Amino acid sequence: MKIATYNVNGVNGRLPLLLRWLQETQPDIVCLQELKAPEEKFPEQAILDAGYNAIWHGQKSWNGVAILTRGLEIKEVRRSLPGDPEDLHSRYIEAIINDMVIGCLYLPNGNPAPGPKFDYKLAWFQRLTRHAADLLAHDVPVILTGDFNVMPTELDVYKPERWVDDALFRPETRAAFHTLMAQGWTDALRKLHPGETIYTFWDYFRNAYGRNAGLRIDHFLLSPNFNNRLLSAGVDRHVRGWEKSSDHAPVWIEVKG
DNA sequence: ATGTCCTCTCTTAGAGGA
Repeated sequence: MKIATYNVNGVNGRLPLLLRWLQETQPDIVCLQELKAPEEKFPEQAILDAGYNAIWHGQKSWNGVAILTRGLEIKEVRRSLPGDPEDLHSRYIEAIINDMVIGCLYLPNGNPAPGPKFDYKLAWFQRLTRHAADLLAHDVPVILTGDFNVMPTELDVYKPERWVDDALFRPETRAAFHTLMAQGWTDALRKLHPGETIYTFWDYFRNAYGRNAGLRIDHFLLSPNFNNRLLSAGVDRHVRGWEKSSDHAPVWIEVKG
């Protein structure tokens, strides 16, 4: 079974490219982030025509997350992270699919840091970490995936010294990621490709893709009861080179069952 | 500081976010 995550940066503006990638790689489950579309403007019919069921949580202009499956039943569990009823950003959606919990997330960017946006990022991270602990308390396999807006280590940044003051790489952010991982989660791509340079995002600025000035910020976290089922993992980096691409590339894993 | 691209509006230019 192939599971993918893709920050599309606008699901409608990116629709032809999204459909092309779905057709080309045919993942069984897809988590999307940054729909940048309100609930009623999600391109449901085009997704259905491409052979996918979907649930989504939209929002005007910003954020927005969705989960797609190729024929698998989707049982929605929640469409927000617990812990702050005042937080109205569409950044989390969770479903049970094929006896797995799939959490699709778009963690706040947090820039500029320090500041209220960075505070929001860290608070959101804390809520995610609490919820993640709750998920681990059950017996079911869990995948947390999406745009974490964190480079976990220096290996995940083309030029670490340039990013130390950025919200995606500040010590507080990396510490928050580390705290989450200490619950026992496996970073699937890093587990299968230790020491390898892997990027999932290249800025639109300054020909970042052409220079391979990338970041690894889209992740797959697997619960401990998942480990022996992980078969392979990778980045469809060529998609970033397509015309009118998102600034992210799709990331995927293959698991047994 | 800048670069680019997306979406929305007090809309065809500029703001905000990333």
